[in-house]
Amino acid sequence: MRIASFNINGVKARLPRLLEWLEETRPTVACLQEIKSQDEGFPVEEFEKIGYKAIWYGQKSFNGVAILADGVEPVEVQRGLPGDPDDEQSRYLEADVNGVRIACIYLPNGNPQPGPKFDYKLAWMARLRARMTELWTQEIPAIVLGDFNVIPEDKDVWSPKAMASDALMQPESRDAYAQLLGDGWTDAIDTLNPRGGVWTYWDYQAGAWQRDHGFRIDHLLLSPELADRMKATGVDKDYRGREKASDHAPVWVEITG
DNA sequence: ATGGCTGGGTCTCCCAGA
Repeated sequence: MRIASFNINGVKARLPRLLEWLEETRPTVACLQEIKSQDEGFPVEEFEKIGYKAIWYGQKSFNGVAILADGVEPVEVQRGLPGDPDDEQSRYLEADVNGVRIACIYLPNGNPQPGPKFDYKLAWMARLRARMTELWTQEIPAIVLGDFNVIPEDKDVWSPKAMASDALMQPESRDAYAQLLGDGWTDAIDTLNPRGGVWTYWDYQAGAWQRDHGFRIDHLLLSPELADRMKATGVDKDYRGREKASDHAPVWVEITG
């Protein structure tokens, strides 16, 4: 099965591009971030027409996540990241599909830093680690995937110098991400591309796509039960170059079974 | 040089993104 993630930057503005990607690459599971849609505006019928069932957790204007599955309804397990009852941002959705636990995340950007948005990012990452520890102890095949908004290492960015002050690559952000790997989660793309140089995001501005000024912030973290089944991983890079593209490209991992 | 695009909503400007 193929499990994919795509920060689409607006599900309505991106719908033709999204449907095209689903039909052309046919992922078994597709996690979406930044749907930028309220629950009642989510175009579920368009996905059902091409054979995908979906659950989604929307919000007005910003954020919003969804899980699509080919031919089966995702069984929702958790809506919203536990640990802060005052957190109203739609950034976390968890479901079971074909015996695999899928956690779709849109981790806070954190800019500008320092400041309250960066504090929120770090607090969110601490809550994420707690949730992932819960998944770990259940010993189920699990994958936590989505837009982590963290550049893990210097090899994951076109210019560490240009991005030095960005929240995406502050030591605190990197340490929090490294803790997840230290806990035993497998970064699929990094494991199969250890020398780096793989990008998943290119800014709309300053000709970043044309100059290949990108970085890697969309990640796939596998539990040991799934890491043992990993066959291949990739970035559907060419979708970034099409008309009305998202600023992210889809990422995916292929596992046996 | 702190700009440069893009989507959504309060809608010809502002906010947020990364």
